[in-house]
Amino acid sequence: MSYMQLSEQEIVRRENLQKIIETGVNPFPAEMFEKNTTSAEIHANYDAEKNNFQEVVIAGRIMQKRIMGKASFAEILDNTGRIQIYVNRDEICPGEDKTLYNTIFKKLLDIGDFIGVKGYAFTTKTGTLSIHVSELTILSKALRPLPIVKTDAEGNVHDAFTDPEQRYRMRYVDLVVNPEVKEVFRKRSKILSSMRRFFDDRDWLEVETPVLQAIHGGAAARPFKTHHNTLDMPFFLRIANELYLKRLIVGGFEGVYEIGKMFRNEGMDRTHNPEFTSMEIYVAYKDYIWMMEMVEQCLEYIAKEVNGTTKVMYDGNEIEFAGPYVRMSMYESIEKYTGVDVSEKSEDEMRAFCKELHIPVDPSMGRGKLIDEIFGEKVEANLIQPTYITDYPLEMTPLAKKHRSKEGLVERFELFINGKEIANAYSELNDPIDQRQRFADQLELAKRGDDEAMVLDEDFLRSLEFGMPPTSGLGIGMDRLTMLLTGQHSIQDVLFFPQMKAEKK
RNA sequence: GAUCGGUUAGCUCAGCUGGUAGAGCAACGCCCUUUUAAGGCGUGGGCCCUGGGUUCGAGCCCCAGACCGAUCACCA
Repeated sequence: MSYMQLSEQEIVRRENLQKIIETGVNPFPAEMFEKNTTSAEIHANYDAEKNNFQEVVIAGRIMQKRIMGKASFAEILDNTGRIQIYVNRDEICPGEDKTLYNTIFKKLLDIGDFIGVKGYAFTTKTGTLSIHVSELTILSKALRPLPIVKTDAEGNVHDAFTDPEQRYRMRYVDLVVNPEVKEVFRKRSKILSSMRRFFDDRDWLEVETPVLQAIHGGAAARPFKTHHNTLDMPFFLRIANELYLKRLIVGGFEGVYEIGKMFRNEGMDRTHNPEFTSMEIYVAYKDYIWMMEMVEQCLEYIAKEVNGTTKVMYDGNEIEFAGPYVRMSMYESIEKYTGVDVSEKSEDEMRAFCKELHIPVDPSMGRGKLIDEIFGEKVEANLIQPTYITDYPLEMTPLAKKHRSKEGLVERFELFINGKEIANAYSELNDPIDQRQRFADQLELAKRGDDEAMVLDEDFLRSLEFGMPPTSGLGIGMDRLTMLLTGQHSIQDVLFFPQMKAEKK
């Protein structure tokens, strides 16, 4: 970048940097700066009576400067929040040389620069807790102006940094300038850590399985393709890790889970990012009914850990995460919202019913897919409070065990909250002969034109042939769960760096 | 992928039927020792997303494109 392309403000900051160097001060010092407290700690615990915090050392970014001559106020922002500092010329420059105050602090330090200060806490005439500064150290210089959001007395907002494109592309600026963004990501971290704690307390093992897979099994989605040079073979970025986790159950672990990125080469919108975080867990000797209770306990625990309550306001609805959740079979849910019992309908009758409901159909759709279409169109959006939909048609679910008593169905549930799928679980299919047949059925669907049909994984079948205990498995979309628990409406707002097109120039 | 909307100063946004490009905040200069949107006075700052076209003249009109957003489609 040439000097000519810099904005006026960038040029000024580079000149200020140079002038600081010329006064003999290093604007990017190498040595550590030892803080002894934080802005939040002082705010929480300062007590004028006790006269505490008389030797504080803090560091952060300058967010505002109010210069008044021989004394000034500024605000600095650390990881915990803002605090005001009071800088008096003759206190930071006790001798004849007033350069540090007159030149460096007043003129050469800009909003966005990192400084460290030593001093004591006090309250100003107007009652604002501040740090009376005795020593001031430059820790790092900012060369670009930071848009600091301010609200004036009439409530007008100045300098808001709101353009979604800019916020996502320059998340580092967004995080500095919009404090509520940090809070969302702190909660995201807490959701992940509390979920791990919940599982770890039950002695289930966190594991890692391959991201690069030769066969993209375990789900139906278009994958990203890549290539390994030394092996000279194509690989896919995983669309799911289900088949690997089940191999570990075959191997003798009785509870394994993985929290990790999945990659799907498909459309992007408010609820889809090409890479997203999923949690999958498999527990041996359990079934999907047990799993429903586990999920209720787990989500209740996480909600409490993250928000201190099991209730969350979202889209004007108060969602209650404490169980038990409503349970409804897929057929029951369709009957409830269309008034029609479809459980006995043949594929042709189902297709006719779809037309009656004005749902578009095509010949590649089997009976299961048609049911799914009706469900998606008529039922899904109504499921605001956490609701389990159970017992799915067999042909849509090639990895789940046949229902213990209901013909043509599998033991599966999905959890819906606020009209969106949050979790998906099965009593896992562990009969290798049945599993092979299901893969074969998928192949038939693919021949009919269903491009979402699942791919056969011969090694996975081999593992089942060695024997897998009865197992229940669950997947949760962590990004969508985070959206719910943090009140966000776009997946981009719960990802630090959402995928975007390349920036021009 | 389709439709609609957006793109103008560091940030947020005005800009009429086409006629020398504006505001607030930020920046710069001077004044000011407890302010808090500090204040007062003054100053500078623009490939108006890109490329074509119409016109005496385009930020504005037309065509093509880029990027972002919303809705839909797709994505169990």
